[in-house]
Amino acid sequence: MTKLAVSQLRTALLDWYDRSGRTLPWRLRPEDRAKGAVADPYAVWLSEIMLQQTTVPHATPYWHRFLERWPTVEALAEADDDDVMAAWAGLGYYARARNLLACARMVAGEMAGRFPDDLDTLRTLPGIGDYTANAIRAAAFDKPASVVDGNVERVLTRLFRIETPLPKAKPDIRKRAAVLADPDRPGDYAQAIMDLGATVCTPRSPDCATCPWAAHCAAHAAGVEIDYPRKLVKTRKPVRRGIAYAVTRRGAIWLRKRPEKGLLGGMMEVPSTEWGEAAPADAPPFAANWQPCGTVRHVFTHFTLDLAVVRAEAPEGWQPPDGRFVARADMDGQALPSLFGKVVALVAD
DNA sequence: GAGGCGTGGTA
DNA sequence: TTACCAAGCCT
Repeated sequence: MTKLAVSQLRTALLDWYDRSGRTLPWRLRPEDRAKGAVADPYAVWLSEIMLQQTTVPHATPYWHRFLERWPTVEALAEADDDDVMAAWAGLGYYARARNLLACARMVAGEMAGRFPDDLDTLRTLPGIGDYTANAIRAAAFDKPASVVDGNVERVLTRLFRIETPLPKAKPDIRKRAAVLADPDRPGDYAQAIMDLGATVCTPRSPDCATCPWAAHCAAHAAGVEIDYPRKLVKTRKPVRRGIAYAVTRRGAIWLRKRPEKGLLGGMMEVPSTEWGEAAPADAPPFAANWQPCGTVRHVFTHFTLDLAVVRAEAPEGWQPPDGRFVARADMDGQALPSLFGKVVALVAD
């Protein structure tokens, strides 16, 4: 790219962004930034972790609740693990919540409560990778950075009509993104290029008529926008099956904690058989007349789960080997993933 | 570096 | 229903 082309692209994008009026609660508006307002790195970091592979409408209420309950990184660092996991329940990718706490404790402890502003130090913190480090540097500190997320990948593979499929094209995309990034307005530029991907250069129906880069876009010139980015074809996800045993006692249900690592790590569960592609072998916690309640279908990233739910009232004197009985009214305070929320909902009172 | 890791919305 | 998608990180 020539210097002139880079300059034209930056100007067109930032003009579009300044006029767009789009605001997100964790972002500084350009006019406020121009007036000297500064961002709260804690609030920015929190938003970036929550937004990893998560839509803005889904993450937004969680962000407000977390900020109200734990207003500072010190407050979050002192929180109980179980409270944080319960507050994260329903947001998915639960390793993010465990890393969130670990990161908060590192920042509150050895970093004296201040988030670092250099990429190398940011990258050492748990849950912060290449994208998030650059996003924090740009949004929280307004320092030169180059954010490359799914939006930017889509915009740039179309702009330059990059034929290499993802993820192989990432190094090339990163180089081009770094050339384009505006060192004079890093925070606004980062927000602008992501907004462009989120609102104009969308996957299925890009609105090229309003795009500030349409005149420069190689894919648009050929009318093949939605063919980019190129991607490797994915394999079909398998179906796994299991049986969940809902043990009730006077309306309460037996819940226990899952192992800290792996799928739904550290979250609560209704006990079940193993989940496999073969029909599950029945393995109830005690002999009883188990009543079928129906089947829950739940889709994970790499497999679909069909979980048959059966229910029995616990015999007098029977005690769960781990976990405890939780009343329906107390389910909201539990770290209960959506899957088991569906299971509990199937178990009639 | 390829696969594990949630959830809810949309076509 | 099925497939794909959403501001990725970690191992």
